[in-house]
Amino acid sequence: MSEPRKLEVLRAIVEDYVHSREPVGSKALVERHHLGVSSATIRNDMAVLEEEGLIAAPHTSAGRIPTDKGYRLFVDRISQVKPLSAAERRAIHSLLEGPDDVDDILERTVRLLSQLTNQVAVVQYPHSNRALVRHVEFVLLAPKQVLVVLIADTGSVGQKVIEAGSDTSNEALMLLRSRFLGNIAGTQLALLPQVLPSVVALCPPELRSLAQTLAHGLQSLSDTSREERILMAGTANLARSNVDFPLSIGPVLEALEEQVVMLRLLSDMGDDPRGVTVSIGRENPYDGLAEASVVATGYGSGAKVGILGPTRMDYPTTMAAVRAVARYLSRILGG
Amino acid sequence: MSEPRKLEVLRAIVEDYVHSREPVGSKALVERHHLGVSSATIRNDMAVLEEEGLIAAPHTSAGRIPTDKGYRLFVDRISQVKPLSAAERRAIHSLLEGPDDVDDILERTVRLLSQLTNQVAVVQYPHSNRALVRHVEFVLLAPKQVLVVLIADTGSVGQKVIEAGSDTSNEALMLLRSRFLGNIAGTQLALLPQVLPSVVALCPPELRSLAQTLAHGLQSLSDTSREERILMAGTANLARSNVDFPLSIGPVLEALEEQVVMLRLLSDMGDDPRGVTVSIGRENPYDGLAEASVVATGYGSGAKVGILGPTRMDYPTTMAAVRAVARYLSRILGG
DNA sequence: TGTTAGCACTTGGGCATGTTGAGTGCTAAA
DNA sequence: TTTAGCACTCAACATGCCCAAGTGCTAACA
Repeated sequence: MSEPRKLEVLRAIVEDYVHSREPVGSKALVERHHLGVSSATIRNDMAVLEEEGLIAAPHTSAGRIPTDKGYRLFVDRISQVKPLSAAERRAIHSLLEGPDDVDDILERTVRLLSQLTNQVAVVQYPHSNRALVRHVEFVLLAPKQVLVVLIADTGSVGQKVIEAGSDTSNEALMLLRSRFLGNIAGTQLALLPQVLPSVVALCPPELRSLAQTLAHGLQSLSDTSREERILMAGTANLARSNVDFPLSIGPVLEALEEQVVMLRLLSDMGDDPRGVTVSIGRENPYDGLAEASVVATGYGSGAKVGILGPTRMDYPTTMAAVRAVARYLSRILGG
Repeated sequence: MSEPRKLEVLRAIVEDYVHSREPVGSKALVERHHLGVSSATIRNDMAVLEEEGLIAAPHTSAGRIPTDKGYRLFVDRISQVKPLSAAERRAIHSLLEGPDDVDDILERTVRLLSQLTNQVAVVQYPHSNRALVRHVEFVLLAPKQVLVVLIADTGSVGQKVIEAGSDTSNEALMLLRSRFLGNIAGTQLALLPQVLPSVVALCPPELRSLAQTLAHGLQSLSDTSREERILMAGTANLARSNVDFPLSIGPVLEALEEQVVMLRLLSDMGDDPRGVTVSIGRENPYDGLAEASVVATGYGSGAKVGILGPTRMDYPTTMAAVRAVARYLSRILGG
C-alpha cells in the first residue's frame, strides 16, 4: 500500500464521518471520493490503518470510525486550515469593531466564536503583565471592611473586599491611598510584588499593619483576579450536536462549570505561537472530556481563546475560526 | 367522591411520580399510601381528576402523570413547605458567612442553591436603589476613550468605557471628576438621573459636552449595569435529571444563556413577599421552557433568586431551599 | 350515594425468531 | 500490488407472541 494513499484514505474517513456521523465503509468511500482504486483495495488499507490504531470498527460488520489517534494524525499531518468564508470574515469584523469595554469585547467574542463554530466557546481574560497602575481606591464599607479597587490603564478594573485587623477611619484610608498612589501609579502590575513592600515601609508606624493588608489586597488583584477568569458561551450547542447518540453531556457541563478545570485545561495546552493547539479526546487531562476535543490558541500576551466540542468535529474549519478570532482579538486589545 | 380524598390522591400521584419517574397506577397507589379505600375507588377518583385536567395518561393502559395544572394545584393547595434538614441549614450557614465581596457572595449562593436542590440555580444581582455614590473615577484610556467607574458604598463597582466626542485631556477629566464627586458623593444611585443634569450645567462651557457624555455613562451604570445581570450554576444538573427520557435540554440551555430571557422570566414572576413563586411548564412565557418549572423569590430590595428544573421536581423541598437561601441572602446583604 | 369486587379489554414492553443489507476478511487471479 | 468474488458476521429491523399493568364498566353492596 502506498503511504500517501493511506493518509488520503484516513482523511476521507475522517471527513465523511464528521459529516455523516456514521461509521464509513469501504464501498461508500470509493463512491464519494474519487480515489483511483476499488473498494477491495481500500479494505486492505483500512485493515492496516486499524492495525495502527488510527481507526476502529464499532462492531464486526460496520464501517470504521477514527480513533483519537486517527484524529491526531489528521490534524497534524493532513488537514489544511480552511480559509474562512467572506461572510464569516464580515461577521468577525462587524461584531468586534465596537470600541467598548474589555468585558464587552470578550463577551461578544465568545458569542461570535460559538456561533461561528457551533461549539462551546471559551475565552480567558487577557493577561495584563504590561498594564500599568492607573488608579487605586480604598472604600470603607464597614469599620473593619475595606473595598480595594485597582484600575489599570488598559481599562481593566479589579476589586476586592478585605478585612482589616482593627477599626479603620476614612482619614487613614485617604492618607494611605495617596501614599500608595504616589508610589505605584504608572508601575507595571507585574512589578507590584516588588514595589509594594517599600511603600508599606514608608507609611506611619501606626498604619503599618493596615497598609500591609491593603498591599496584600492590591497584589492579589494584580496577579490573579483577572487572568484567572474565563467567559463562555454556546453551551446549548452541546445538546444540539449530540442529539442522536448520547455523548454523556453531563460531565462536560460539569467541567465547563469548574473554572479551575477549564483554566488548567487551557494553560496546559502548549502555547504554539504559529497556530492553534488541539487536544483530542483522552488526551485531555480531565476524564469528563474523554469524548471531547479542545481547540485553542493564545492571543494578546498569552491568554487563551478556544472552543470545546465533540471529538467528531470539523477540525479545519474550527481551527480557522479560532485562529481568526484570536487574531482580531490580539489586534483590538493590543499585544 | 369526597373532595379531601381527591386532593389526597392527587398529592399521592404527584409525590410518587416525582419519586419514581414513572406513571403511577391505582393499585400501586393504595399499596404505598394508606388511603382507606380500594383501588377501584381510586380509579373512580382518578377518572374525575383526569376529566378536570389535573392528571393524564400517556397511553391507554398506563398509570397517570400530573399535568401542569395538576402540579399547580399541588403547589397552591396541597404541599406544605418542608423544613430544611439540619445539615442543609448548616451548609447555608457555613457557605454564606464569609464576609466578602458581593460578587463572591452571589457566586457562592448560586453554587449552594444548585447543590441543595440539584437544579440549575439563578440569582439576579441585587437592586441597589438605596446604595449611595461613594466614588467616581474617570480614566483616560485613549484620546477619545474614557473609562467611567462608579463605586457605591455597598461595595459594588460599576465600570464602562465610553467614547468622547473629541480629544480629551487628563486635566479636563481631573477637573470634571472633582466637580462630579463634589456634587453627587453620598447621593442615592436611584436619584442620579435627577441630579446629574444640574452638575453638568455647572461645568465650564468648553467641557459641557464631555460632561454630558460622562454623566450619561454614570447614569447607565447606576440603573442598569448591575441589576440586569444574573449568575447561574448547576447546568450540569439538567443533564443528570434527564438521563433516562429525553427532555429536550437544548432549548433550556439556550434560554439560560440568554440573560434577557432569564431576566424577563424572573421579573415576570409575581413578587409575592410571603413566599416563593412557582411557574410551571407552559405557564412559562418562553417556549423552550415548556417542560421546565421555575421556583423563585425576591431577596433584599426586590432582586430575585431561584432555580429552574424539570416540571417533575420535588416542589416542597425545592421551595424550602429557595426560601431559606433568599432569607440568608437578605440578611447578609441587608434589605 | 359512595364503595367495592370482578371482569373484559387495551396496550406497551420483553422476548424469541426470522430476514436483510452493509460491510468485512480472505483467497485466487490479473 | 491491485482486483474480483465469495463466504461470513452482525446490527438493525420486522414479526409475532405473551404477559403484566392498568383501565373502564357493571353489578352488588353498605
